[in-house]
Amino acid sequence: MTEVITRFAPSPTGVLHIGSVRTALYSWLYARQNNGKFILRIEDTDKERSKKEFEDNILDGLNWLGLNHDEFYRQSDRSPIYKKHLIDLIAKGAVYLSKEEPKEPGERAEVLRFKNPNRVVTFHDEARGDISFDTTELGDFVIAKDFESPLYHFAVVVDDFEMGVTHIIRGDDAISNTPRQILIQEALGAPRPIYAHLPMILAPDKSKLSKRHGALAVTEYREEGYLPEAIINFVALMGWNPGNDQEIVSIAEMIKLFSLPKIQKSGAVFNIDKLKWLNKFYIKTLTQEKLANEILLRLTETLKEYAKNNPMIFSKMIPIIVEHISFFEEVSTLAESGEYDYFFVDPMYEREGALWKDEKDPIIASQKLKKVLFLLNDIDDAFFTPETIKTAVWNYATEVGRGSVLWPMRFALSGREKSPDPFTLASILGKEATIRRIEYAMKLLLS
RNA sequence: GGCUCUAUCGUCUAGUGGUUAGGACGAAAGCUUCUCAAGCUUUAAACCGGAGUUCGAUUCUCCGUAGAGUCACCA
Repeated sequence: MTEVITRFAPSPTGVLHIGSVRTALYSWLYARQNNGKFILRIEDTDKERSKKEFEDNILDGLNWLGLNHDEFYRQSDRSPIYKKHLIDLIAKGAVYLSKEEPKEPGERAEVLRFKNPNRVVTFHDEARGDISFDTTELGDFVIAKDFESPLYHFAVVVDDFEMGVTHIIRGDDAISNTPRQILIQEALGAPRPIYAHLPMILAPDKSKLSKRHGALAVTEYREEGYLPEAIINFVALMGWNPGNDQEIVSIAEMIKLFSLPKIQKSGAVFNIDKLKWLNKFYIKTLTQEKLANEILLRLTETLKEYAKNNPMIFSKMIPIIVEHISFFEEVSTLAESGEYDYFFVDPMYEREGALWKDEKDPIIASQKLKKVLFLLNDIDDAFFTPETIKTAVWNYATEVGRGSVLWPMRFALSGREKSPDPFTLASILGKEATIRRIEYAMKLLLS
C-alpha cells in the first residue's frame, strides 16, 4: 500500500476564495483520511501576475481554516529542477527548440515546444468516470519560454512527479488540461496519478462566481465574523454529502466519510443564506468568553465603555445579541444604529410610542404601569429575574389584556418598537433602572 | 465555433427499473409571552424535452435542448 499524497496548488494571482477552499478541503480530507501527506505548492511561474500579498492571503486563509499542510513548495524556487527535465526531454527528442515570430510584445523568438505524438488520451476520473480527448488539436504546444522559465503545464507535471503526488484533486476547469499533462508525464516516464475533478461553484445566475456576486476572499469572511467551522461545513456540502440527511458535519466525520466517487458532477450555486444559517449554528456553540470577545470588538467606542463599566449588563446582553445575528459583523451595524443603547442609557421617545395599538388612552396606560410598578415593588432586588418578574406581572396582564400592559412596560424599558420581552429586559436593567424608566413613562404619558 | 463535461423543488442535495420522489436552506401559515429574534409544528415547491428498451422508466440507451468549462510564450 503506497502512501497517499495530495496537493493544493494555487497560483498567487488572486485571493483565496470559496471555490479554492473546497478544492483545498477535499484534497486535505483525502490525505487525512488515508494518513497521507498534503502538500501546498505555490504556482508562481507567471512572474508578472504573481504577488506576494496573494500568497500571504492564501496561506493566511488556509491556516485560519485549519487546512494544515505537511510540505510547502514554491515553483519559483525550483528552476534547476525544471531545467534538468527540460534538457532531459530534449535529449530524448520529446521537446525541441522552436524558432518563432513574436506576434506580441514580450514574446520570444525562441521557445521550447513539446513534440505532440498526436493521439487520443483516455484517463479515468474518480469523480466522473472515463474521459478521452484527441490531443491532435493541441499541436506542438509550448512548455517553456526558455530553460529558466517553464510554463504551468510543464511545471505542474514535473512537480507532481518529483513530489510523488498520487491523487490530483482539482477544479474541473483543469479537466481539459489533463490530456496534455498526461502527454508530458509519459514523456517524462512519470507514473499517472489518480485524477478527480471537482465541479465549479457558481453565482446565483449560474455564471462563474465572481466578486460582484458577493464572492469574498476567505479572509473577508473572517472579518465579517464567519467561523471557520461554518465555512468548512458549508463548502464541504457543496458537491459532497456524508450519505445521510446530516447538515452539520464535523471535520472528524468528514475525514471518516469523505469519498471521491460521491462527489457531485454538476456545478453548485453558492447560497449565502445557507452559509448564514450554518454560521449561526456554530456561533451558538461558542463559549461566553469567545462571544464576548467577538461582540466587544464590534461595539462602538461609547458602547465599549458602557460594557466595561457594566460587566453584568453586558454579559446578560450576549445571548440576546447572539439571537439576532448570523455573523458577527451585524453587531457593528446594530450597534451603530443605536440598537443596544437602551441597555445602558434611559431611552428618549415620543409618548405615542408607549401606547399599544389597541389601547390608545394615555391615562389608562399610565394606570396600568402604576400597577406594574406596584407588583414589581414586592420583588426583592436580589431575585429580580425574568421568572420572578413574569410571575409578578403575568396574572394581572392576562386579566386586563396582555398587550395593554406588556407593550407600555416594554416600551418604557427600551423605547423601541422591537426589543426583547419586558421580563428579560427588566431583569437585565435591574430593579432600580426598571422602576425609574417606568416612572418616567408614566410621567410622559400624563404630560 | 471545435473539444470535454453536466442536467431531481428557487438553492444545496438524497434516492430507485415499480417510492405518497426524502432531507436542508429560503418562502408561507400557525403556536409559544405585547413587538422583534430564536424555537417548535404544518404547507407549498422538483425528476429539461422527445424517442427507444421494458409489463413498467425520474432511473438504462440514443437524439435534441439548455448550461458550464476549455481552446495562450496565464494558471
